[in-house]
This record gives sequence, structure tokens and C-alpha cells, in this order.
Amino acid sequence: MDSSADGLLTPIDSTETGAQQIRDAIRDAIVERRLAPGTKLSESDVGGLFNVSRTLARAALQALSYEGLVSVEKNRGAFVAYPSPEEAKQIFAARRLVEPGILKSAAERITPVQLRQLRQLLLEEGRLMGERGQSARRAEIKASGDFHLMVAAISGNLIMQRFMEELVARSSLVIALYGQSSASSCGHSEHGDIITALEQKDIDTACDLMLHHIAHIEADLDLRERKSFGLKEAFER
Amino acid sequence: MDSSADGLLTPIDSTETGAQQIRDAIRDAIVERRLAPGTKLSESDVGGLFNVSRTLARAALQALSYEGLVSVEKNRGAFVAYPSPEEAKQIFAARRLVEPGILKSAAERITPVQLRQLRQLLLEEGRLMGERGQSARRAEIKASGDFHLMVAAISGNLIMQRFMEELVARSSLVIALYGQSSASSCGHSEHGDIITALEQKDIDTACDLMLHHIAHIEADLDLRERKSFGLKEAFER
DNA sequence: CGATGCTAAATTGTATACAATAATTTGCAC
DNA sequence: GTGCAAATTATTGTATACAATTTAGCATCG
Repeated sequence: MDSSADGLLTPIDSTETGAQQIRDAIRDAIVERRLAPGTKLSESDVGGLFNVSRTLARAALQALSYEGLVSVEKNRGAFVAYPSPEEAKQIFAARRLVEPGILKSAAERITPVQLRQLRQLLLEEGRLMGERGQSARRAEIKASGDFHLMVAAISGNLIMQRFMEELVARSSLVIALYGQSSASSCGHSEHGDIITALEQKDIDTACDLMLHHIAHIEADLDLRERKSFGLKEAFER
Repeated sequence: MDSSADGLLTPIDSTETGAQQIRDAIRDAIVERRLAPGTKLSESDVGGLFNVSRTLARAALQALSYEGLVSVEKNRGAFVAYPSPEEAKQIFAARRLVEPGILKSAAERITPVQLRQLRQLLLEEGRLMGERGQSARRAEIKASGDFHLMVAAISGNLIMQRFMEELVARSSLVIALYGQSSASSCGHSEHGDIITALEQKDIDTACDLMLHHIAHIEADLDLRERKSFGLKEAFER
């Protein structure tokens, strides 16, 4: 896809097995909001879509369920996750809990080259904000999350990086459900501020900015329970 | 929302599917160190052992690989994870990063009943330290981890709780590989100190004690690369 | 004697078939 | 026409069968 001058965010093993490719494809579709929360993902349909057997489709769906992006209900099937307001709060609470620490680790190890890469990412993000159209919107959503993921990658801790990938992906789902403004853009300047603080080695300020940034994203949510009939409707088709 | 602290550490769904039961059984075996790191887990063997088909065995092994307890190598098979020293460092770095925050959340919500349950757990842990025999040793290992898991459960954040389950399980693997003294016991008094701080609502002290506690566990490790021939041997049956 | 290439065995990767469970529709009584 | 119940349909749960890949053994050659 894009892979903008970094190997940092593309841990794709070229020898990945079929199920993994399908998992990645579906995950991208969910994160970029081409697949709405609650959408049913039947094994047959998924398998048919990718021209593989149900075995692989099932494996991919299982994998996504471990990441919290898909919920599989016994004898009922798999659905794109439909996080409850409570779940949404916990996702952002988790981010507030870990991201300052991750950022601190990253700040201690970051190299000039990596700082340039972060700036590059920011530039790309800004460019996408200018463009219009579905495709640009999707890319913008992805880029916005990629900032946080690159920070995690720079921190050098693979385990926290993995965890952040899960949190960012699930955040996208939450924003799709409860976001009010098309607020994916509102964080852009804050990303820039964080980078600036990093450049100045001002770790404490950077962490504060990160906390505020997460709080801003969360403040844009309207975390009221959706009517159950709406949920039921979402589970149709 | 959160049920009272009764089944706090047993989120087992009684209607769980076959693969999940097998996954749990193998996970217990790994965490309790009945299965050594590097042990080969062939799909046929696992299936035969539990009297199910390779399909379910495979699903269970896949699940464990997402938790980092099993590593599956393409076309080669699944093995009990053999964390490298670097991985071990990252696991404990992750714990230092998240556990103070989790403890802080828990301290803000903890009820007297939950405090009693923590004391209870500590008592049980102490009792097991007194007993001798393999079985008591395994239970002691589990109880030691359960303290951290119960704190996570009390924090009320299911996502962080899940993450801690992963970290504690993987820590057990690391200690099995690199632990020097049979140090699982050395942390017992520190657990008690943390509870005391919690009782006194002294959150900062509790967090400090937690950080020291994790540092102590880590300090007992001898994180030197095992000779590759030793690793190879470990991967043989 | 050691290295290399080939064949055979074992193991995983994937597809398909059958069984079990849940959703839907149909039919009947009221 | 409404409500309940049985049959039908669709979908998931699990097992088995076959293909592809790796590993090991063995023979051959340098």
C-alpha cells in the first residue's frame, strides 16, 4: 500500500499464511471504516470473497476476535465489533494509561532520523486533510493512527507496540460509532506539538500534550448507548 | 456493570467451545511450568492427547500464539515459547510501564470486600510456601501471579486485565528460563506491603512498592543468551 | 571421509464433508 | 388475524482427507 519510507510500521512477513492475509485485509477494512460495526461476517461469505475455504476464513475471524475487532458468538457467527460505551471508555482509559509511558520511552531513544520520519508522517497527514473523497478520508484515518503507532515503534518495545496496534484499531471502531464531528483531523496540530516537544527533548511536556490529545479525541465522543433496535438493525444483512 | 468480586479471576464461560478448553489446559500447563519452553507441540499430539481432531488442536495453538505463549513457525510447527533475553526485558519493561497505572486505578475503586479478598489471596500464597512438593510449587507460582491479576481485575478495566494476564503468563515463562533462585516466593512479603499501602489509601507508596517489586523479580533473572546448541536441544523431543 | 542430491517419512496447510445448533418459515388451531 | 409449534433452512462446530512443505536418511560422487 503506502509504506512511506519506513520499514517501521509494516511488520508484514512476506511469507505469511493465507489466513493472515485475509485477517489483515479485513482489519484494514474495519479500521478504515469500510466495514461498519455490527456487520455480519459469515464464514462462507468471507471465504467466498477471498476464494478460500471456510477453514481459512474462520481462522482469520478468530484472529480478529483476539484483537477485539470482531466478536464471535457461539453458534451465531462473527460480527464487526460493536463496542459498548463502557468498552469505549476502557479503551481510552487504557490509552491514557500507557501512551505517556510509551512516549517517554520513545523520547529517550529517538534518533534524528526517526524525528524526521515523524515529521514526514505529519506532512502526509496534513496533505490528506486537504484532499477530498472517500479514499483520502480513509487514508487520513489510517495516518492519524499511524502517528501513535510510530511512537510505539520508536519506543522499541514490541509488546507495547502490539498492544497499541490493538488499541488504535479499536479506537477507530469507537470513533466510527460515537464520534460527533469528523474529528479525525482535529488531532493533527496536536501531533505536531508533540513532535516539537520531542525535538526539544522536553519529555514532560510531550507526555502532557499526549494526555491532552487523547482527552480531546475522547471529548469528541457522544458515549450514549445506542438504541437496541438500532443495534438489531445493524446486525441484519 | 462489574459483577461483585466473586468470580473476579475466573472469567470462564461454561459454554466455551472445545478449542478454548484445550487452550486453557495448555496455558495452565505452560504457566505452571509443566511444559518447558521450547517443547514441541505438534497438532497431532495435542489432538490425540485431548481426543479431538487436529482442527481443534490447531485452533488452540493459534490462540496461544496470540498470547505469546506459543510460537508457531510456518510449516514447522508449534513450540512452547522460548523468550529471548531481549523479549524478557520488554516483558518486564511493559509491566513497569502499566502496573503502577493499573494499581492507581484499582486503589481509587477498591472496596473493603476486595481488600479482604486480596489479604485472603496473600494468606493462601503464604500457606503454599510452607507446603512442599511439586503440586504446592505449581499452586504457589499461580498464586503469586494471581495477586497481580486480582489488582488488575479490581481496576475495572477489562482491556488492561487481559493485557496483564498475558504479561503475567509470559513472565512465568521468562522466570522458568532465566530465574536463578526459586524466587517466586521472594515477592510474597512485598505483596503484603502493597496491600498495606492500599489499606492506608497511600496510593503513591503503593505504586512505588509495586515498581520495586517488579524490579526485584527482574533482578533475580540471569538474562544471558542461552547457547544456541542448548536451544536446539530444547527444540528436540 | 565428507559433501551433495535424491527419495521417503512426517508434519503442517487447506479444502471438503458431515453433525449440531440457531434462525426462519410454514401450518394449524383458536 | 394472532399465537404457538413443528419443519425447514442456513450457519457454525468438528472431523477427515488430500496437497504442499520440510526434515531425515541414504546413496552416490568428488
